[in-house]
This record gives sequence, structure tokens and C-alpha cells, in this order.
Amino acid sequence: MNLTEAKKQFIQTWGTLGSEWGINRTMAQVHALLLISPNALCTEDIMEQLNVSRGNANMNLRELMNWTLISKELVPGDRKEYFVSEKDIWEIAKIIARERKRREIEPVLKVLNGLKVIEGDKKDKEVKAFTETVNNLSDFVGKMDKSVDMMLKADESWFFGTILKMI
Amino acid sequence: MNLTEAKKQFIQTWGTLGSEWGINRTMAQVHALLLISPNALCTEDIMEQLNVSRGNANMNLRELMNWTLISKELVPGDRKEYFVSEKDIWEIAKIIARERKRREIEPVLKVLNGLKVIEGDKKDKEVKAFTETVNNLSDFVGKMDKSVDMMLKADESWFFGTILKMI
DNA sequence: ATAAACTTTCAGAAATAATTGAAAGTTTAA
DNA sequence: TTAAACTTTCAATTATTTCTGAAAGTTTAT
Repeated sequence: MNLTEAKKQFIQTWGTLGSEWGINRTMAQVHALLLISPNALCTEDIMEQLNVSRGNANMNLRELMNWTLISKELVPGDRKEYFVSEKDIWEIAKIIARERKRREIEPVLKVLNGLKVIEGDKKDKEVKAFTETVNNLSDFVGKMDKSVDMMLKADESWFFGTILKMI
Repeated sequence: MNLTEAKKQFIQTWGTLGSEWGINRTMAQVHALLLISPNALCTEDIMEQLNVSRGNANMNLRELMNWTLISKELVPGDRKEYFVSEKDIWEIAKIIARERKRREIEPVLKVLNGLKVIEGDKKDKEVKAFTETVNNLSDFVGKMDKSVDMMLKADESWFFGTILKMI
């Protein structure tokens, strides 16, 4: 397979994975494109290579900046903004883990903790089942949260080294 | 807060989380409803409690069966089908991990491995950058895959015990 | 056999999410 | 200052996903 075809397939695969994970397909594709690009790209480059509009390119570049997955790079003697992606996969994984923790795990944990104590007869079947499930879930999500914290502080080779040695 | 209000909030929260994770909101809500229900529910119950159509209820129940997150339960002397959810959170987590591995990780790994070797000048900047990224990603995703395998075989308390002791 | 009880299907409708592109906004150079 | 170069915004459009409900299909009891 040649580079052009391989790039296309890579970008398309990453886009699909993104949308399965609740991430805008184009955002994932822009990320993929920058990930394999040896040099910084400008908005025009992205519009061209992915066939998307200026507005779309701009919006998704901003969103990737929000996630801190990409950053702006100045090219001396050029007014345009150029973008580069973080290339270290472990760094990328940590950024995504941190964001998803903040956006998804933490709010759910808050709700679950608020639902731990409810009014009503503690002997009632419905109340008992509800309380038990909420408590179990809250414990579990809490441990997930702590696990992510741990991973965020860890070094890649040590992390996988330990995990993969676990069995 | 009373049980009715708490249930509503729980179901709504779980639905939101589901859709952030690329899972149909209603499917997540049906799951949530069964998760806190002390007894098996039939299609009618679900239609009523979640205000969804018969078609929608049926479709999402089938999908939850596919995931093996719920199962049918026979009530003697009744022709209707009743459904119960797996209640053990660790079991649920493993089911979800197994499914996502199969549907998402494995296909991506396959593509990445197919992109490891491409035609073209190995000294070319573009080719080098592409190959390096694909190799790094493939390594990383491979380790994720192995980590999930490990988790699938593990016992909950041992798993979190080890993870949380890691730092 | 047949009718009642129940489940599944699926074409069209509704809801949601993503995209476009032109206009407005901003920055820079001269 | 001003005009060219560039970025951002957002109302309208388009695409995608989900949902509905009635009809078709299936199972069970008699």
C-alpha cells in the first residue's frame, strides 16, 4: 500500500473510532491528520486534505486545542496559524483520560453520591434495591476515578509493566 | 429525596452517560431501570416507565440481550416475557469491556497492523512520520488490548487492590 | 383450526448532531 | 488609516440517528 492510501485509511479508521466514542468524526480525523503529519498544518491544509469547510475545520481545531491535544505553532514570516499535534501516545492517552474523567466520571459520581440516601421505608424492596445498586455503583465508579488518577501520575512503561504482570 | 424522584434522576444520569459513550440513550435508560428494579419487568412496564414506544422498547431490550447485560425470565402462568439485569457491577463492567474490546479495539488493531509496512522511500519525512505513529499506536493499542484481557480474568477486589496500590 | 396474547419488523416521522459558507470580526503591514 | 490577510461566528441547511406505531409474524390455549 502506498502512503496516500495508507493515510486515507488511517484517518478514516480514527474517525470511526472517534464516533464510536462519542467524539465528533471530523475532530477525530483532524487529530489523525495532524498525528501523522511531520510538519505543522494550517486551516487551508486541513480543509483541502479532509474536504471540509472553513467553519468546520476551525471549530474542530479549536475543540482539539481545548482538549490540549494540539497546539498552535508560529511559522516565522507567515501570518497564518499552524497546528501541531502532541505525538507521544502515552501523553495523548493521559490527556484523553483526564478530560473524560472531568467531563464524565466526576459528574456521575456527584449524582450517585447524592442518591445514596433517600427517604422512605428502609425495609421496602424497591428502596432496598435502589440503595444497594446506587451504593455498589458509586463504589465502583469511585475506584475507576482513583484508578485514572493513578494512571495520570504514572510512567507508561511502569504502568503497563505492572498491569501486564498482574496475571 | 423520595424514591420516585431518585429513580428518575438515576435513569436520566445513566442515559446521559450512555450517550456520551456512544450508547443509545434509551438503551442505557432501559438498563438503568432494570438495574434498580428488584423484580423482572415486561415490555409494557418499560414502555410505561420510560415513555417509549413498543418498537423502541423491544429494540433496546434485544440489544441489551445481545450484550448479555440482561436476560429473559419466565414467570410461571404468564405468557409475557420478563427481563432482569445482571446486578453485579463488576460483572457488568467486564461484559462492557469485553464487548467494546471486540467491537472497537480489535478492528482498530487489525487496521493498524495492516498499515505498519507501506511502500515508499524509508528516508522520506512523510513516510517516516507515518510509520512511526502507526507503530507507536499499534504498540499502545496492543497493550490496552492485553490489559483488558487481564481484567476480564481478574477478580474485582484483587484487581482494584493491585491497581490502587500502584502508587 | 383459530383466536387471543404476545413479539418483531420496518417505513416514515421526529429529533439530534454536524456542516456549510458568507458575513462579521480581528490582526498586521505599510 | 486602510486594506489585505486571516480567524471566528452563526443561521440555515444537510446528514445521521433514533423513535413511532401499525401491520406482520409467532406462539399458546382451547
